[in-house]
Amino acid sequence: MRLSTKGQYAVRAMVDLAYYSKDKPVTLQEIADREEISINYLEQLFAKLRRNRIVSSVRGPGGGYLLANRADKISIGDIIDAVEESLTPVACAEGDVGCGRIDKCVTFKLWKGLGDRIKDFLSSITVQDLCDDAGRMFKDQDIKTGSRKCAA
Amino acid sequence: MRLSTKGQYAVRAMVDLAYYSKDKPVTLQEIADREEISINYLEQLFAKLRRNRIVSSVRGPGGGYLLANRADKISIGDIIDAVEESLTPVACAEGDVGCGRIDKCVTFKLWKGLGDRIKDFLSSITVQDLCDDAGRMFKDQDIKTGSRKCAA
DNA sequence: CATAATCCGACTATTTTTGTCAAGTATTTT
DNA sequence: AAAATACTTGACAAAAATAGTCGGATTATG
Ligand code: FES
Ligand code: FES
Repeated sequence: MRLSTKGQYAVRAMVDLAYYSKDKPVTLQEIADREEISINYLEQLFAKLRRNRIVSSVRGPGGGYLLANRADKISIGDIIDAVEESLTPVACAEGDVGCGRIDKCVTFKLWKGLGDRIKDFLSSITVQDLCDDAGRMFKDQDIKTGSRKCAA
Repeated sequence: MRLSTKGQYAVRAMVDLAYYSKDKPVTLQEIADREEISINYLEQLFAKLRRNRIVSSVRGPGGGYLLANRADKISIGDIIDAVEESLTPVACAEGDVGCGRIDKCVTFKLWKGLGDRIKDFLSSITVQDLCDDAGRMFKDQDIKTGSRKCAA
C-alpha cells in the first residue's frame, strides 16, 4: 500500500508552488532546486497536473507554473488523482460498479470501503493546510517539504 | 495505492479457509481449486500466515490448515500485515517516529494520518464478517471469494 | 535573433511483483 | 516399515511497474 513517488513528489511540489507563487509564475527549476527533485521528472508530473487543470502554465521567459485555483480549493486527493492512476486498493473496485460479478464477490464491499476512506481523508486536506504548516515550520527560511531520501 | 495480489489473495484464502474449516483442516489444494490461485503461491502466503500465528497447520494425510483463532478475532489488517510489509503509504512514516527530520517535514502528518485511517478501517473488519457475507451470497453452493482475473 | 522557459515523446535502467520449480521434511495411515 | 499426503525451503525467472533520462520542439520575451 505504498504511494508511488509520483504522488509524493507531486504533493511536495504543489505545496512548494503554492507557497511561492503569490502572483508570479514559479519555474520548475526553482522547485526542483528547493525540493531536490529531478527537473525532468517534475516536468512529467506537471504535464499531468496541467492536463487536469490543477495548475496553469505560462510559457517563455518569466514563465512558469501557477495554481489554477485557490490553494484551499485544491485537495491532496486532487493531486494524487492527477498523477497516479488511482487511489483504489484493487483494480475491480474502481468506480462504483466494480467488475461484472460484484454480486458474487465477497471482498468487493471491503475494498470499496477502504478506497472510500482513503479518498475521503485525502479530499479533506488542502494544499492550503499544508502551506500553513510549512509557514509555521520554516518562518522566514526557504521551505523544503520533504527530503529526497525520505521521499515524503 | 494498489494492494498487491499477495494481500488480496491472502484475504480471499483466509475467508475460504474460515468458511470450510469447521473442525477439519483444509488443504491448500482445495483452496487453490476453489479460489483459482496457484497452489505454489498460496504456499508462500500460508508460510507467512503461519509464522504470524494467523493459521496453524496439521501435517500428514488428512492434514491441512486451520485458523489459529476464532474468525471474529482475526482482522483483515492482521492478514495484510502478515503477508505484506506495510500498510504505511510512505516509507518514512513507518511507525510513530518517522525518519529523523519530521519536525521539518511538512508532509509527515499527512501520510501518518492516512496510514492510521487505513489501519483503523482494516482492523475493524474481521474474517467472520466476510464469512457471513459469503454465507448469504452462496447459500449451499461452494463459495468463491473473488475471481482470478479481478484478483479481488 | 538569442534566450528562457514550457512542452512532448521516446527510451532505459532498476526494482518489485508475481509467480514457478525442485528437492526435502514431517506425519499419519495401512 | 512403506506409502501417501502435505508442509518447508530456497532458488529462480518472467513480467510489470517505477523512476528517471534525454533530445528536441515550441513559445514568448527583450
Ligand atoms: S518523515 Fe522523513 S522526510 Fe518526512
Ligand atoms: S469486484 Fe471483481 S471479483 Fe470482486
